[in-house]
Amino acid sequence: MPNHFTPHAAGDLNYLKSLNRSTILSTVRRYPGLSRADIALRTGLTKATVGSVVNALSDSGWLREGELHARGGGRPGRSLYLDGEHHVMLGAEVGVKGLRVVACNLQGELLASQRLDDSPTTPAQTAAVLARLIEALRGDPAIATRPCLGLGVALPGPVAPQAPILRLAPNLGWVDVDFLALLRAELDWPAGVWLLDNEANAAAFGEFYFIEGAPPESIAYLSAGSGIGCGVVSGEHFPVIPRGHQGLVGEIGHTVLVAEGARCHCGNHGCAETLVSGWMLRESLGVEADASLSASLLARLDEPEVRAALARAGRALGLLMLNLHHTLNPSMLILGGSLMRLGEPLVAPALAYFDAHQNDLLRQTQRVPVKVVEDSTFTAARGAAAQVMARAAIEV
Amino acid sequence: MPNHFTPHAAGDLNYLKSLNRSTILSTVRRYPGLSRADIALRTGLTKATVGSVVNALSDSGWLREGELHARGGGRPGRSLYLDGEHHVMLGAEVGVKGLRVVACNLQGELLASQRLDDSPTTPAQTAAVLARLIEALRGDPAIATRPCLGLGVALPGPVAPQAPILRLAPNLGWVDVDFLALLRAELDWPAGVWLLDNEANAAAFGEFYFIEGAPPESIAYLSAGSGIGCGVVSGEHFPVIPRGHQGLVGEIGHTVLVAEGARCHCGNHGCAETLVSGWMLRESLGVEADASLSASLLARLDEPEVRAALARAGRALGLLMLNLHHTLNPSMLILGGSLMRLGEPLVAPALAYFDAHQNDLLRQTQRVPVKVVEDSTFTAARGAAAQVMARAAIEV
DNA sequence: AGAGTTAGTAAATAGTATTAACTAATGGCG
DNA sequence: CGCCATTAGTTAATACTATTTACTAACTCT
Repeated sequence: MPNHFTPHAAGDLNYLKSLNRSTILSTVRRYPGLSRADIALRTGLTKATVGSVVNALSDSGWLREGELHARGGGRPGRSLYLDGEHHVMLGAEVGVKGLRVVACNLQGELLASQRLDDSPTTPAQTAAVLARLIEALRGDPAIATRPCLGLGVALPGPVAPQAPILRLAPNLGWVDVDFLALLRAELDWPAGVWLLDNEANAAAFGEFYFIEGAPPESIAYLSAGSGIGCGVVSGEHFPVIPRGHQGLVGEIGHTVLVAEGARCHCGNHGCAETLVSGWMLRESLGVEADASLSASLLARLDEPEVRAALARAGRALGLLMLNLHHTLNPSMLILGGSLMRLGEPLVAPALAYFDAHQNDLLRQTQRVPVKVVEDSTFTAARGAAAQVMARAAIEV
Repeated sequence: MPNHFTPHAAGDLNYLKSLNRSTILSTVRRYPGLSRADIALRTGLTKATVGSVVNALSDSGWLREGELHARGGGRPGRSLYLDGEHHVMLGAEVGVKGLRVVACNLQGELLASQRLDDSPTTPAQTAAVLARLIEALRGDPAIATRPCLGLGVALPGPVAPQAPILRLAPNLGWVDVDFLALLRAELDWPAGVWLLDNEANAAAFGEFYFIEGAPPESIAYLSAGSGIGCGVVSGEHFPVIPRGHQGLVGEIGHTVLVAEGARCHCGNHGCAETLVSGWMLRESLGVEADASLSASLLARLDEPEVRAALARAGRALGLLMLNLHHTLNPSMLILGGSLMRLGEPLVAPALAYFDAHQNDLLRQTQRVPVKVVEDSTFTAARGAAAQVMARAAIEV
């Protein structure tokens, strides 16, 4: 079933070709420096197939050949790498506290970026401002001359799985917005792939996509900012984000942790966000609405009240991490989002709680690794760019 | 990445053939009575391809041709159906309270079944007893002459995603059991596909696989018995069960609903199973360990204490259902497991709680349908058989 | 320098779905 | 009744895929 996330539904020889091309490209992404022969061994394709596909990908600027490397006797193989000098992908994030735009090469390296720390207003105005940022980025001499694979946009709310439309962004007050259409109206642009996704999903995708070597079975990116979201990704060569019926997979901020607990802005009571989230800390600690939360709180870390509040929130975060393991069961957990800037006072209690409450099932196996991303300013935007690359690799 | 759930990893022409054959088979399963031309239209394959594949499937006993049906002018098409008269699949369930074995035809109809209501003891003894049941079933004249596609076994605990091995069945006291190997030792059998899976996953798969017409995007089967488990399935033609790193996707019985709550047998505190589960009701209401829980309680429904306990458990179940929607977000929810026999005193509070606590995001869209399976005696076994069929359809 | 080994390419081959042309079967209409 | 238009299904030719096989290229070791 083709939709805007998974373009085609199999069947003909084109599909097979595309599948193999994409597999080969992905093998080089995961294992840079492999030779044609190595790729053939790894993918199960024959030398001949790999050779012809690799040569075509070299010609079109996706791969470049590197140095020779001999292994034992015999003719040395020629190392292959993703070509970081040709194509670029653009990624953008509309966050509660500002706009971010990045340009990446095929290796996931940031070539240029733009940011604007004003809170977005209406969808249309935001699209106009974002379009100017994107144009500024495209004007950058480092990327102006390069062919662009497309643009991915990350938004702070669930996106409909059937159409690229934002359903609801509670922290922006947006409902059912066709943001790509608004952007298209502002950007007169030939362009290839246009994608829209949830911020946590995009971030998760990017973190997973550019992992070198054999990736974990799956990762969950827990995004703690104004709200709490979570994106899951799995699939070595073709990373997939489970989305569910309404795109709510990973909306763990609104799982209920306290039956009949404090009222949440979602209309329910006792949600995780009432225990840990930017807006909850803002309300309970009395930070002015337009001030940067993390900056304000970082300045007040010597107040016992603040430290206690962060520790409480941290323990709730640890509990969320535990529940995540029994429902989505990722093999790696990444903590990101603006709250991570608060550092140890929030993170240490979370990790401690997580460690202390492993049950027998989890204790039986190796502890799931947790990675903390302190500065996730461009993580979601870069992830959106990664999604563009993944799509383009299939369609090319 | 091939593993014991997803056999092959794409690449060659065989794969393409297998993919299309399986797609066509699945189209007939979802939409019985279509003609070759209808299938071509639906799948995007050409008439020629569909024709040759359908004829091959007819020859091998997977499809049968039915009546002609004219639509407007022109030559009438010949209806196609899965052939219920040839192949059979076997499915088995090892439950806390007994063994179940079924034989199904390709349409998911139960041709024969066997049950034994003794609690299993050791893995080896259980395998021996189960083997006798299976042999008895194979001896049944209704199925003895038919070709058998294989055997699927459902167990009450998580199964390792990389190998068909049971990790842990707390309610049986089993750890790291290679149950298929034990069975193979008891059953001298040529046989095709052998599969092992978690009980909730198997049940979910079966419920989803045999849905006629366009299926929901995904379903979650919430299995409430001695413990609480949940299986998720999605994918119209190729249903997939997300499993996660350790096969714990859907282990929602051990999500924590009460921080620092009552001690759970998993080693943690405040798990969902401490609020709703067979073993918790058994303990709190003082039912003897070897008596049938539902029977004992059904006889005591006039006691206010029992009704109150069931209502409390029901509300916890409703809360679990809500949290499920914000993490796995299925488009349909099926309630099954032995506790469902308790009926309205448990189910009504659950549904009421679920209805009353929908948040804005869920309220925005159509209410997710909930289906209650009162008698799920053979649901998991039949689901295991369905998994055999799905696998065989790819491999044939 | 030559044998042995591995990398990569080229031409021939087998297998896939598609295309285009055909036959088959029905309803509608004169 | 007979003809035509229409749709279903089959067949043979075609285009494209990956594989097989045979080859050339390039290096190490002796």
